[in-house]
This record gives sequence, C-alpha cells and structure tokens, in this order.
Amino acid sequence: MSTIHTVAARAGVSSATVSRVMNEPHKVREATRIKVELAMRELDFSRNSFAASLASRRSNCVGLVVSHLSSAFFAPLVNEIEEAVSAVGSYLIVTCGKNSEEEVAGGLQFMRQRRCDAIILYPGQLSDQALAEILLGNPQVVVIHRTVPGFATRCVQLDNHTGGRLAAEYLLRCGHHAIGVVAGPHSNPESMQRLSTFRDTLQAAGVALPTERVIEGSFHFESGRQCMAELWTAQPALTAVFCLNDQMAFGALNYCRSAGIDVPSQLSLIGFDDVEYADLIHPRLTTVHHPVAALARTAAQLALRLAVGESLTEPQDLLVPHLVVRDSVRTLS
Amino acid sequence: MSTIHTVAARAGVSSATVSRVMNEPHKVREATRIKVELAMRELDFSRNSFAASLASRRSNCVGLVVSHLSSAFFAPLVNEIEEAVSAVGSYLIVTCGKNSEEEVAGGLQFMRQRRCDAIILYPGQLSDQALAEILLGNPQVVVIHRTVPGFATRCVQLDNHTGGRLAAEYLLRCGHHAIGVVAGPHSNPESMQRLSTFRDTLQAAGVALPTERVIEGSFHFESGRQCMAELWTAQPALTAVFCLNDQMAFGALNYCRSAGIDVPSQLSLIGFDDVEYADLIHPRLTTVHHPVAALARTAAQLALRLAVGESLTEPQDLLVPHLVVRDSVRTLS
DNA sequence: GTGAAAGCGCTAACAA
DNA sequence: TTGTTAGCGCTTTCAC
Repeated sequence: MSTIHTVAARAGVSSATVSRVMNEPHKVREATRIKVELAMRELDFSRNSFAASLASRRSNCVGLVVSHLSSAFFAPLVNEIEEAVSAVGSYLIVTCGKNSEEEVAGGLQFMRQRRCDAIILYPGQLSDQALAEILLGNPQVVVIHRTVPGFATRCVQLDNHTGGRLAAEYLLRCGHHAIGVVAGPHSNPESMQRLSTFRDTLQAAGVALPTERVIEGSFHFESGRQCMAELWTAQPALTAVFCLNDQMAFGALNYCRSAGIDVPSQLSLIGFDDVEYADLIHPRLTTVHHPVAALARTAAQLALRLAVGESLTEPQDLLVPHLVVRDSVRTLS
Repeated sequence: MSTIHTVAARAGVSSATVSRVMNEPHKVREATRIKVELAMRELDFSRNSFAASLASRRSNCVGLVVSHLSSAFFAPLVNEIEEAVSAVGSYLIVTCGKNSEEEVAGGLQFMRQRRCDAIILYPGQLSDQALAEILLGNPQVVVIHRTVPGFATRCVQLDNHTGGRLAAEYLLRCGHHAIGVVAGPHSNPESMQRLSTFRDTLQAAGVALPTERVIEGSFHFESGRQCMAELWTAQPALTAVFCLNDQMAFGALNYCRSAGIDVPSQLSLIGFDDVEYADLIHPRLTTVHHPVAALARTAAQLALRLAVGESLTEPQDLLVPHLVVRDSVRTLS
C-alpha cells in the first residue's frame, strides 16, 4: 500500500506537501494540488489513520459505551449521538455488552487505548460509587441516564421522579387501586427513582403498594414476560400494572396474550420510555415518554465540548418526561 | 499520558520489555512482568493503539458498512457479526447510513484508512456493477445480501427466489387470488428476485399479478404505510398483500389499523425477514424467515479468513429461507 | 530473558 | 508556496 512518500515521489513534490493537500489544501497552489491528487488516485492511496492520529495527537473520535445496540431504547440513542458527532467531522466508536463493572471497565479501556477525545458512558448496573471513581479518573467522560453525586456537570439524565409520578397520577385518575409493578433491578438507581415516587404518589392518594405487588425484573422482554406471569399468578386481583420500561411492558403484554388476559379490559398496562414500537403494538401502549433524542444530543454536545478541552461548570438540567396516553390503560367506571 | 518509556524507566527495564509484557507475556520472567505491571498501574498507563497498529501493521479490526443500525433487520446482524469478530480477539467497527454509491464509497474509504483487516459490505441500492468494481479493487471485501456475478466466493446471500415462492405458495394454499405486493425499489436485485419468483409461482397456478397491483416501496415503515394506502385505494378487492420486508408489513398493518381494515379477516398480510417484532405485534405476522444470524456468522467467518490472508476459492451456498405461519393470513373458505 | 535501535506513515514546526 | 527534519509511541529484529 502506498504512502505519502510514494505519492510525493510520483507527483514530484515533498511528503509535506502531500500531507498539506489532505489537511490544509488551501495552503497549496492549485496546480500542485492537482498533481498530487492525481498521483494519489493513480496509486490508490489511502491515508493511514493510525500514523495520522499518532503524529497529530488527535483521534477525532468520541467513544460510546452502552449495554446493547439492538434494543429499541439504545438504537435511536446511538443514531442520534452518531449524527451529532459526525456533524462536527468527528466519528463515533461504540462498544456494547457493557453492563457489569468489569465489562464497563473493559469498554472504557478500549476507548482510552484509541485515545478518544471524549467518552459517553451508559452506566448499566454500575453503582454510583464505581461511577464516581471513573469520572474522577477520566475527566473526558460524560455519563448518561444517571446523575452521579458530585459530578452533575458531566451527567445528563431524565427526571425519573416526575416520570414515576405521571404514571401513578394517570392510573389513579383512571380509577385504579389494585396496582402492581414490574420493576427494574433494585440495585438500579433509575428504576428506584421511578418506583419510589410512583409509590409515594399512590400513597398520598391512599393507595398502598405492598412489596408483594412489586416484582424485580431486569429491563428485558423476557424478564417482563416472566415477571408478569409471576405477578398475575400471585395477585390475580390487580387491575393495572406499571412496567418500568417498555421492553418489559412488551413482555408483559406477550404473557397476557398467551394467558388469555385481555389488555386493557381485564388488565391495564403502562410502560416507560415510549420506544418506537410502543405505538405499533396492539393495544398501543400507554407510557411515559423518555426524550431519548434530547438525552443523546445533550450528551453529545457535552462530550464534544470536553473533546475540545472545554471544562464544564454548570450542572445539567434534568430532562422532563411526559405521559403518552394510548390504549393499554382502561378507565374503571 | 504515560508511554512505554516512562513505564520502562519506572520499572527499571527497557521499553522492549514493556512491549513484551503486553504482547508476549510468556517471554518475560515473572518477576520482571510483575514489576512492569505495577509500574503500568502506578502511572495509569494505557497503550496507544495508534502507535501499536502503526508499528505492527495490524489493526485487528474488521469493518462493517451498513445502511442503518437501528432497524430490526440490521441490529441482530451487527450483534452477531460483532460476537464472531470479538470471539477471535479482533474488534468490529461499523459505519452506517450508507445507501448511495457515494456514501458506500465513503464508508469504504473510512474502513481502508483504518486499515481494517477485512470489510463486510451491505450493498444497499448499489448496482451489481458498482459492487463488482469495489470487489475487484478491494480483495478483503465481502458482500452480504447479494451475490455479485463473478464474485460468488466473497458473497453471502439468501435464496430470495425460494423466499418468494414460499410466500406465493402459502397464499395460494389459503385460497387467495386477488393479491397485491408492496415491493422494494425496482432497482434492488434482492427485491426483484423475491418478486419475480413470487409472480411466476402465482402465474403457474393461473393467478395473475398485474403491474397495477405491485407498488414500489423503499423497505421502510413509512413507505409500507403509504404504499398500502395507495394500493388499497386503487385495488379495494384485494384479499392478500405480500410485503417484501417486515418493516413495510408493519407499516401496512399500521395503515390498515388506522383505516379500519381488519387483518386478517378483511385483508391478509404476509411479510419477509421474520424480524423480532413480527412475533410481538397483533396480529402476529406470517412471514418468510430470513436466517440473519447465519448470514452474519457466515460473513464474519469469510471476513476473518480474508483477514488472515486466506483466499477464498469455493463459492458460498445460498442461505435457505422458510415460512413462518402466524396469524396475519386468513384461509379463505 | 532482556536491551539497543531502526523503523511504521504521518504531522508540524521551522527554514528557505 | 514548498521542503527539511524531528518526532508521535509502539513493535520487532538482532545482539547479548
């Protein structure tokens, strides 16, 4: 494979000029530029990005570390971030399958080795403490979907409390009192934020949410199925179930269908996130909208600011959710 | 940021030894290794992958160029390829949004600049001729979802003809004669393969498929919606519609729902691909299964063989589709 | 088992 | 506007 030297030789110029043609074409005379470009084409030249990054000490890339790529939640997130990043001429590299502490550490290491200018991190099941350590040691990291105490300037997150409240208020408004929950992992702060305010809001209205009506899931489809099965078997008198994300709501719905439980006439279901398919399934899922695009754009902007060496001083505002009423919750008469 | 030299100095060894600790630890005495590893940790050392790849002339990465990341079709494909690649210690880089000829060229250039050991290419709307040029000029490229004439050793594809036949046979078996099609772009060979054998199979059974019953779509949800609307308005007597991918079938279904057309009692719908959500929507979608996981694994294996310098001699077998009967097609009495 | 030294292909002063 | 040159941080012979 040819190098700038072979190109330079062929074009009868120095390698510095070839470099300039690629990086600052305006600094080279048009005739020279054309000669060089011709030589490049003739030799099928392709710049070695490793050498370029090594010499320039810039990678022009931002790293993203997430749990999955293929879920309806992450896919739009990744897309949106990619757009924002490539809009400024950088590129995105993403590693996925990073949930546990070791895996996230591995993802982070991957990004550091590639000398990313900034890194966006989805925390999965990491504890706030583990995240705090990461943020402390890596000044170019921004965390999404969580606000780590002490690092509010580099975290962008949804107002989960309001989200939980919206779901509770709507179910109450529809006359539900026998309510269950398919929760996320109890170690997951986001899940617990949604759940605690959901519970508080019910309680304030005199509706109890005893522990046995809350099943711990794992945010996945299959988990939603199983949790719903378990919940329905133990608590057949429920009239509504709050699933802490849509994915589990889909699973719950799937169980209901296979068990002959009609939604919403026999059981109401409300989700969280408002992913694309929430509007496509039957019945269309009533859910709390999570502004993922805004989350992505904000995170990307922060990352890009860190990438150019800016330091962030103002804490980030929480993103605000809203309720999307569709067909999966019934109003009790 | 520290380099192998700072680490070497701190550990009291040479930089070559530090390099060995990372690349061939068995070639260094344990005591030395431990000293070096300690120094690395103390200095928070992270190997510069650019320098490593530049010096070793190996990137250990395979590139993937696709149209989208977030669609139900591509997401599992990417996941599966990623797994196969990381299983051998390499990593995957993917660029998306590559549909037109220029965009694919851009994606390819991106991969070449990163010196990928091999590249997997999804052709989008590229012509066979454009692909042939690419394959000719880039011996490390493998193409998925299409077989480019003359390059069968580096192409892995579904048997679209059989797929089209399966759909036709099933509709015939269910007694349908007034059949429409929401096709892909007519310039797309995959779509045309499915369609031509679909049409031939119907014709062999004495069922005509006139041009006005075939609408050209673009493989996307929204396109499915619009095509279905158009088709239904022009051809209200249809009893069944074949959508050339599931995404468009979802769009068609969505239109039917909003237009008050019950599927399958008023209209039968059959899709193609069998993506995850085909089993989750209502009614569950009858469709032709596309073994995407096998496609991904085969492509990854080919790419990995090219990556180690093997040259491929045997042409690849076509992947075989099968019909998945669910609830969206009704048997006419 | 370890070290010295010559690159890998490019960028970025600095000179000319 | 163009060329010279000294690295960027690592790998990899080849000696020892």
